[in-house]
Amino acid sequence: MKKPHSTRSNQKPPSAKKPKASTQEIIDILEDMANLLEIVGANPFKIRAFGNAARELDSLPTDLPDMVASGDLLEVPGIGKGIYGHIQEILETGTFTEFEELRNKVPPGLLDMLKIPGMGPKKVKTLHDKLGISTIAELEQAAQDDLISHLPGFGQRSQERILSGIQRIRNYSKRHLLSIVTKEADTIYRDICKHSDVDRALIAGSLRRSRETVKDIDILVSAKRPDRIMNDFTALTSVDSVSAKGDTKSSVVLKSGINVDLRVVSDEEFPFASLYFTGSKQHNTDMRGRAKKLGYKLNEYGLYKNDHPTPCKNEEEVFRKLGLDFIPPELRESMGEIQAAENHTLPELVTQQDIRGLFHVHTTYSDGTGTINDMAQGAKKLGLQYLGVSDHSQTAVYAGGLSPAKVKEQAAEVAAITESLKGFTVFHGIESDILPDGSLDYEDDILAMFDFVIASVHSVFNLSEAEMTSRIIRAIENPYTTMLGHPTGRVLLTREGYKVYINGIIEACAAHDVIIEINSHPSRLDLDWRHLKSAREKGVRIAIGPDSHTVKGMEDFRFGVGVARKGWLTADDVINTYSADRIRQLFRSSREG
DNA sequence: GCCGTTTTCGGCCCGACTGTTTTCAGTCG
Repeated sequence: MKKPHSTRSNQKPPSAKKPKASTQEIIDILEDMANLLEIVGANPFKIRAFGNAARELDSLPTDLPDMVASGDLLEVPGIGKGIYGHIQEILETGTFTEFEELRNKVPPGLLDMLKIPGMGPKKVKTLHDKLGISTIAELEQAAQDDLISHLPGFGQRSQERILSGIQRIRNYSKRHLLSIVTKEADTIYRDICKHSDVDRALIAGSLRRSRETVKDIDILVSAKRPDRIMNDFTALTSVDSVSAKGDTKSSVVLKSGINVDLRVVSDEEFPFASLYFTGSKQHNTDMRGRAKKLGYKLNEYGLYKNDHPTPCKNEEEVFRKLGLDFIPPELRESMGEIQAAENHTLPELVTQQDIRGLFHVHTTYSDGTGTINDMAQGAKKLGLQYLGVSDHSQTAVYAGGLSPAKVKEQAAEVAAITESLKGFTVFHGIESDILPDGSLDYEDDILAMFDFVIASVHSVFNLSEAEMTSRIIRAIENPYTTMLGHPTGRVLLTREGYKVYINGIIEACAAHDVIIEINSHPSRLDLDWRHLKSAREKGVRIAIGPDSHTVKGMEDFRFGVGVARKGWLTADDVINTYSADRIRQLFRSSREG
């Protein structure tokens, strides 16, 4: 039974007391807890419980402090009374007692050592007990001094692996942008598909699920002669080193530092393996649980009833056997997709082909490299019917923000280009800075000239959550604001977003009919997919904006479509699927409303 | 630590690969 949500004005941040840790920090603490427990040799199921809880928090649909306050967090699978209590304590104090006690017992360097490939808790413990090693630097020295190869369970090879592993974690961070990994994966995929022994091939893993950052590339192949594929795969020119090579599984590191796992199965196993290796882990667990309930057993090799295999030609058939509609890979995040597939209420997700136009591109008027005409021509080549240009506003001097005079000049040029490009429309917009007090960056008479206004925060990030939230809500309330640009300001793998109460922002957008952008620049992908489902449920419209400063950059809208799909959005939720006429009406009515 | 239509105790996924062994422990996903 769910406890009732507390009601609250969207003007107010979630709790009177400021939480002492962000959701990400809580996830990190729980993961560290799992690692510490491993090193001290705790009950493996307790270790897994902390790991599972951290993973659950990572795909939470709403703000964590809210869920703790309402008690809804206890409804999340994998979060029981114990961990719920720990999370409460972390929110109040920044840590929790049991974690601190354990941390005092284990030298901090041991946790770092776990990050070295091939190093697990047992080996770390052996090295610490036998040689007193407690940092990566000490480990490196010991390996160089040939102290490790003589330890029981270690040898010359493991010593070398430790040294190369240390080098590797120094050179490369553990996650990569989806855009970069996609490019690498596409190349390898093409090479593999050319192989005459390959029946079916698929890029699986988090890449197939369109996760915003990706740890490695998982490629699945069905073939009759796995050995020949393994040989050719490990010999690809993009491969830097081979970490493992077997009959059904090989791992390599590319020159770019990205890991690739290749698995080969028989064609009969392919549908089951593709489900398994696409994940997510939690989705797989849910699927296995459902299979079990129906008297089946599901694993990566097949679907069994009383140990008899149930053949399936493809993933669709596996879902069907389990009484489910097909679940698109992007939705396989354990966010209610199995329930919806059972009830036939999965949304029909927006596709790249549905997109008819883009908003949020920059031109030579501010800091873009293409003219309005270049960008329009580029969009036309992508098969689009309209483009919304939006250069920076006057406060953004560093980016060549437009003076009122420039705005007028640009308006005339936009009109002329639309006139010359028969059947293609250019909408004249602006990406207006949201000033620290929440006002927009021009007087009303200038704002009134634009077809649409994207309001974005570009400066003064270090406000409190309450201040930032009211600042942005004030901009949302401005009648000239059409869209909210990159709502959290995050830069993936580089900088956290500014502190903002995102549920309040979404509610304000719903109340004032303001569109929320999915900024599809590969480094942003903001608004995050985790919040889109609730935005959709509140009736907020979404726009995909590539935020591109080049003609080529417009192609990044595909990543925005991926985010939209992960957020359960249909074509009708995304205004880029509307005709130019419908867009014109929408912009007009939003101004009047 | 979590979970429960056989349940409040006793389960909790397990197979592939590597390296060090000479039949297996540790790691990984």
